[in-house]
Amino acid sequence: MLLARRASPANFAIIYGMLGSAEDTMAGQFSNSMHSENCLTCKNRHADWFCNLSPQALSEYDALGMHMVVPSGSTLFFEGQAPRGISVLCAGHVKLTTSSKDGKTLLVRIAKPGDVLGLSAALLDTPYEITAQAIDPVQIKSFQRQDFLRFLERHIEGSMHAAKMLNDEYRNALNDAIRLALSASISGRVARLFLEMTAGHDHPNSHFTLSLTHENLASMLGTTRESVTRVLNEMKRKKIITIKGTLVTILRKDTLELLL
Amino acid sequence: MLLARRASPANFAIIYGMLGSAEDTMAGQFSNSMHSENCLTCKNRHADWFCNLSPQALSEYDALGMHMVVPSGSTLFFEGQAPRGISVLCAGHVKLTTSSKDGKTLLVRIAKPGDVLGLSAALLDTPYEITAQAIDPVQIKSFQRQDFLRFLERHIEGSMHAAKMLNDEYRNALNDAIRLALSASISGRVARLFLEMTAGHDHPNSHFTLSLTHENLASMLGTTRESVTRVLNEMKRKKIITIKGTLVTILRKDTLELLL
DNA sequence: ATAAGATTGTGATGGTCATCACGTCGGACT
DNA sequence: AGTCCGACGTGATGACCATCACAATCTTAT
Repeated sequence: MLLARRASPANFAIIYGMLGSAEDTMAGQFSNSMHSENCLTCKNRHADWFCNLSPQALSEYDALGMHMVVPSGSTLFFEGQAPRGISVLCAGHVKLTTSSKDGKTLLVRIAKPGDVLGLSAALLDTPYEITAQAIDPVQIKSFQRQDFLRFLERHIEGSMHAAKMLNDEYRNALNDAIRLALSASISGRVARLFLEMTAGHDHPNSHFTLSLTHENLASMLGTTRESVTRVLNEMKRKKIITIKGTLVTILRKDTLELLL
Repeated sequence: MLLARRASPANFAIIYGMLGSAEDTMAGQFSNSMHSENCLTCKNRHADWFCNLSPQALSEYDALGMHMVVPSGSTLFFEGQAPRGISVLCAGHVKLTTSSKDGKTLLVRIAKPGDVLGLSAALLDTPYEITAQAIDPVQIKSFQRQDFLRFLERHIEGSMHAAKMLNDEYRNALNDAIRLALSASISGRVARLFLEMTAGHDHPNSHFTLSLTHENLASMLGTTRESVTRVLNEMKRKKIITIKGTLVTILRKDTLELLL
């Protein structure tokens, strides 16, 4: 099994065992995943990932960062913490959330491979605005804040990619705000979310996989678990959608659009 | 009176008279405002504005863009339009909104001098995500999309500034989403907004100017004009805040924080 | 000064949804 | 098999707020 090189002293050591839940299941869980410790030979790199760089830049990038593996359930960083570094997600998914003091949580988004974590906090050098928790076994390439910023300053392609990433984050956050503000009813918010999911280039048309619990959905929609359950069942009852496992199919897109 | 050089053919001509309301009042309304047509000699430039550039970059920047003046009330661009260019705001304020088909509107933010308008749409080359309407007489420096992008690619300081601007937009949108999602009650959202306003570096402590109508506030808070009126009066009645004209004073910050 | 329009104030009413409470289901581990 | 635990389903109730309707101010134009 591929094990990550150790993190730079004190910088990322914290992330191991933060939640303590999954350490004992680490052995073997990466055994058959396709991944590489070397960005130059990495097969997973994709056109619109941050790490899609020219050979020279890529080799500097590779040398600068630390390859790491994080078990599912671990928290990479918490809202409010001082920024410790920047990570580019190579594999796995990370849940990004913010919470209020009374325990309510907003699920901001699920980060996918290619995304950059902690970019905003690092640029502003202010505390993390969100909490990042691995929901799969995750591989990341980690950088010291200053290393990463200097890399951006040296490589225009890097800073253009960073701008693209920030732009994506902006659009996503704006979408969240729009969904919450412009659809007063819960069914409207669900409809909007589902239409966004199909608009995204997942499946060609009217179905997509939704691996979120009702609790998670509620937390994206600013509502409660019970209300999500009710709305979803109502939609199924009215044959607007069907749900089989994690696969959601939209049967009547026009009806969904009426709910906005 | 300083008049803008004419816009490049067909590109910005549209913005004049879009709303048709203010053209006849243009004469004289800028007569005593401090501004310059030349970025190199412009006294208004500020450290964290986009146009805070090194002398070489600045002179290229100045040559590349078109200085323009837009009357209050005009719309610079509409949500859904193909991006026509990028503008850096030199003076005045611009209201940024999105709307749903049924007329509900989300006030995303009020752009201030130094902000870049249309950056996200230009980077992605997708339709504007928001509508931009001048609420003051506004001066802008306008660029063709390609010119601006090439400028960014040539000048690392430019792309770093662009990243900073996008980051600000991201943080702002995220804040909007948080306000809407984590504070269920209207009073909670008002409280959150007011605490944000004081946290911002306006006045040192517990008061700030609020030049928004109740209608505008409602549109930032995802609620109605009437509810805003009621909550504001309730807060005044309970001596949590006072409002004199546009000046809001927070009397009991702790009580506001309880409402979140 | 007066009219016209925008903004703010306020009551009444009905619907939507948060909350609480509990029941059901299905997978994981022993 | 049985237990445990997280996820899902569902009813009852009351609070909060959107909506409608209209009155009272405050602004601006002519």
